[in-house]
Amino acid sequence: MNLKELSEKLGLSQTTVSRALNGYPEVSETTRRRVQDFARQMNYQPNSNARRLATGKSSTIGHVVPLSSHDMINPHFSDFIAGAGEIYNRHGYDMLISVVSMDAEQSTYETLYRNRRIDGMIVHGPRFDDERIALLTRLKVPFVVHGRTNAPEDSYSWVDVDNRRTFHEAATWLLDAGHRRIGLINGPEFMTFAIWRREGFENALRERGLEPDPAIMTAADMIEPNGHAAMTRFLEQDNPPTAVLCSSMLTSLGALRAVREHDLKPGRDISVIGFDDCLSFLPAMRENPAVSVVQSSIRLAGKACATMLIDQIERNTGPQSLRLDTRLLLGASTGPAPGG
Amino acid sequence: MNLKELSEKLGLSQTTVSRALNGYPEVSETTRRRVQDFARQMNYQPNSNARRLATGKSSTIGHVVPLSSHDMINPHFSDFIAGAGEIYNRHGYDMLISVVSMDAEQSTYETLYRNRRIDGMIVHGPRFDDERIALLTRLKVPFVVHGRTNAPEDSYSWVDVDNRRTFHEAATWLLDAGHRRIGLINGPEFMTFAIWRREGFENALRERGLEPDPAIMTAADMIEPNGHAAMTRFLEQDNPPTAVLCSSMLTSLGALRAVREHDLKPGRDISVIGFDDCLSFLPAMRENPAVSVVQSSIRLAGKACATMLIDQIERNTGPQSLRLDTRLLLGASTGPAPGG
DNA sequence: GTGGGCAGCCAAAGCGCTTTGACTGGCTTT
DNA sequence: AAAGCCAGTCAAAGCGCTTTGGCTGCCCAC
Repeated sequence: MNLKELSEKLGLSQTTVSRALNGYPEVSETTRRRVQDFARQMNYQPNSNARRLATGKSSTIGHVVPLSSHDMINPHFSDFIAGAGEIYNRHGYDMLISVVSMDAEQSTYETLYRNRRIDGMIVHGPRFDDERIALLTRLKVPFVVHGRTNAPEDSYSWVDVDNRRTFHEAATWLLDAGHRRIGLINGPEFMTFAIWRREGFENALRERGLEPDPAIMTAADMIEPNGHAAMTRFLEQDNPPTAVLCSSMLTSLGALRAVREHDLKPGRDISVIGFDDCLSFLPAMRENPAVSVVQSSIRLAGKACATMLIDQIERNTGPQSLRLDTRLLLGASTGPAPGG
Repeated sequence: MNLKELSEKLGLSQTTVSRALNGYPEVSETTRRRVQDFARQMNYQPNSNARRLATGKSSTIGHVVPLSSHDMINPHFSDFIAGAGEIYNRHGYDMLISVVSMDAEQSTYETLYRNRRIDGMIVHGPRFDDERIALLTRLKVPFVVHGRTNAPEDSYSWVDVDNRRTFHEAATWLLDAGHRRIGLINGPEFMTFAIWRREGFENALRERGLEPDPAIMTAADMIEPNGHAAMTRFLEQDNPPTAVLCSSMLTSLGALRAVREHDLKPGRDISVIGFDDCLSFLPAMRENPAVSVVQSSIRLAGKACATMLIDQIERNTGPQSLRLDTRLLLGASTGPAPGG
């Protein structure tokens, strides 16, 4: 069933039927009602491709997700799309996901847009001097970055947490608890968030007259085994840390595993704070705070990015931005410095 | 730059240019070369929507992901799409993801297809008497199920592991190790895989003359807190299990957390086996077997589903199926029955 | 020399929508 | 009564591709 047949059966022109169905005002209410009823009865579904061709809009948002060096998709991603997906549905947008290796990323962005397959994009995992921002700006693709890059903050749209402040705060909490030797298990430092987290961490130490020690600082993909490896290395040093800050829930789980393997008790012998993006499937800190975390909702970030992007596409608004809150939740894995 | 302009500048007809670019044989090699070079030089990108309208194919595969009762997307999902995405890229297909609440699922499938937005679908999380299989069959949408339902196995395409056998095997291993009281922390039992896992588990017990005890069996969303809650309940009973089988890596992590909280040592005081879908971001069992698992690659399943579906779409082949292997990896969390 | 075959190209007809611009006829305005 | 207006409708022109069904020449066979 297509528009032509539908309008013939109704004894109306395609124009009128199209307008009736799409809510244009030039149609009498009686006619509109009749058309809508009949369309529903016939189970008429407009051909999206024809509509997209005619309107020049694809009503689709693209997400390019690069595979990390571990050939993996960031596990936070599913939470992000749960949030974004909800908004897309509500506004009649499709979500197009393109999984590519990091080197094919640029061309994917360009092709998707020039092909008119998408109306806008979400940029994930912004990096330092990120070429994608320049590329998308040049192409005039509407886009929103989840995170920030080092380009001027008002030159593009973004949704982010204050990574520097957050890690500054967490480190300061540990310092206040008497810890003097604090380690950092960070994410890959070509990502801006990791850079800023380190800065926040280092600044906090320096403000207390401590010099960050590279021997107890690492940066790698945020997966459990990496947390475990890093913590193991820390603990086997001459002068192990009494507290460690992790950039992810996953690395903190690995770190805690290493702690247990050394027969140490988290929170007593060593404190661990993770960064929980509210992974909906991992320890619900809410009821049972096994681990201390800095918390922020990735799903909320997904919603915010989607809302912002759609606004930008439809109302052609300029760059917007949103800074999301984080909060420090202290669970069983943190405590005062031992012997402090 | 569109086909018309391009062909005008080349002094050729649209037909010829289109054919040259799409590899049809009716064009001389000289012309083809000239057209291709010029198109590249002009950075010509065909309008996908026009092409889709003209061909009637959308070159898009739909994934409808229902939000679970926890409003969450199954975390295995990101691994699955990493696998599927790779195949889609290679064959020029797009991946369309629709996140919907469970009750809107049916209509989403139908709309996506009748709208011609997709050429085929992947069905996730098949349930018992799954209406979606009937619906898609009726609509004549090509589809592949990740998992199986209770419909005849040759009546639709699927990629699955042998859940019954796998859990039978794992339980048998525990029985062989002397365990007589074995618990089960299962996934939601409206999903077929969970039903079959329970059956495999129960059969193994019965073959040894043991009756499964509902007091140490649960079924719920496979998230860490649920594993923790279940194990806690088990341990606080009069007659706690000496071994527990978990349907997921995540619940087994929660279970282990509960074990530790009771000052028991996994593998000595109580054995835990999880089901690891090779979550790329969780403990790499390979190098450091902290937990015992039954292993199968979700990513591989994603690849297999994608390949099968594309084959079905393009060659119009009938139902195919693939049974993936699992293997039992024994790590530190299992051992003989205490005092056995 | 005539006819057939074929490689190579083209014009034009879709694909199924949206949207522009024009046309009714009934109703108000002056 | 003439003029103007407006709500409601329509025909037709796109949107940018693919594909059908020719139409040329040129070469070869008989």
